[in-house]
Amino acid sequence: MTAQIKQLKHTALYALLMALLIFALKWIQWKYLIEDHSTEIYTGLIALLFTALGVWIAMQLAKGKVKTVVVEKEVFTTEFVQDEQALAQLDLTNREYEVLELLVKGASNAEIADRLCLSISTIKTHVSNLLVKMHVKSRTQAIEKARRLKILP
Amino acid sequence: MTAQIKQLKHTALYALLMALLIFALKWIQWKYLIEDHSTEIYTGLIALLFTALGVWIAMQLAKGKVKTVVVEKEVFTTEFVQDEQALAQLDLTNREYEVLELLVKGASNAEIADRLCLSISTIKTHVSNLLVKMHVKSRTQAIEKARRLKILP
DNA sequence: AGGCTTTTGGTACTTTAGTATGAACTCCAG
DNA sequence: CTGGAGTTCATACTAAAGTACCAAAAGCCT
Repeated sequence: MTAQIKQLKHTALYALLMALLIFALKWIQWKYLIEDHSTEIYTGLIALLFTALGVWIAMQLAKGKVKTVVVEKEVFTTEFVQDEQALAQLDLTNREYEVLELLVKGASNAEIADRLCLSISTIKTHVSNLLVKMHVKSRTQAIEKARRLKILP
Repeated sequence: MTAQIKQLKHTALYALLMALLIFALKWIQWKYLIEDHSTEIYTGLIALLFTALGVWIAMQLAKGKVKTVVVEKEVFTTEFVQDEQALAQLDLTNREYEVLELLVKGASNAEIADRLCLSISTIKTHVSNLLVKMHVKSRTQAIEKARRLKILP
């Protein structure tokens, strides 16, 4: 709201200024431009004046401009750094994550069932949901994706 | 982006306003002055043109003078160095190594067969031999071992 | 040429993985 | 206290993976 009023004020100011300028030029023309060669001088003055006006306008508009540049810095590490953002985007439940951990280590459904003290049926359910959430079609693809997205080492 | 569009809008607004003003003056002149009116059009065009020029010049000058905020984003990566000794100890044949490469990428037997232009039977043979040589019992374990031994990334 | 490994492919079979569906139970926020 | 999400498990099925065994063709070494 206040910004719009401010804008209007500015616009009015510019309009007034421009009008004054044109009238001034008009006056100059009226007084000195009866001679033939004075047209070039007039044109030159107009050009100079309005170039200056353009510069001034642009400068006013350019005030307070900030440019943001994002630079990716590669950091080499020996240890694994988990991409928690990528992990959160998968929206896995606790159990699904536990299953994924063992899955990536190369465990079979039976082995996962043993280690988590669950039935193979349950593991199959978790793995199936896991594959859907990760948009893959097999456990090997899930492993590849988990490592590529830096979710697990 | 949106700031540039905003600026463009402003510039266009000013230009329009100026044009209107000039035409208003023109109308006044038309009515009350007996002057040659072609000069006025010429003047108006010159004014517009050089205002635009001024804006352009100012914009060129403003380049590099704009505040630049650099945001660094750290990307953690571990560079892969193949353990050729471990690879040699496995004593894989060329084909077996090719199959392993695709295996680690999460490809199924059918996909490997397609990419290497071989039958699934052949891939099964290679994979089976691979599992024996790597002393593992499934492809997922083979993937885990290949990465742990730094044979493949 | 004969013996060796590699590569390719097949059949037949077992095991594991993955899908679909349903159901029971817990837990927690509205 | 009720509805939704999460966890658990089962059955039945299809698809894929893996094993075992065999065999032909190609390439290589001496």
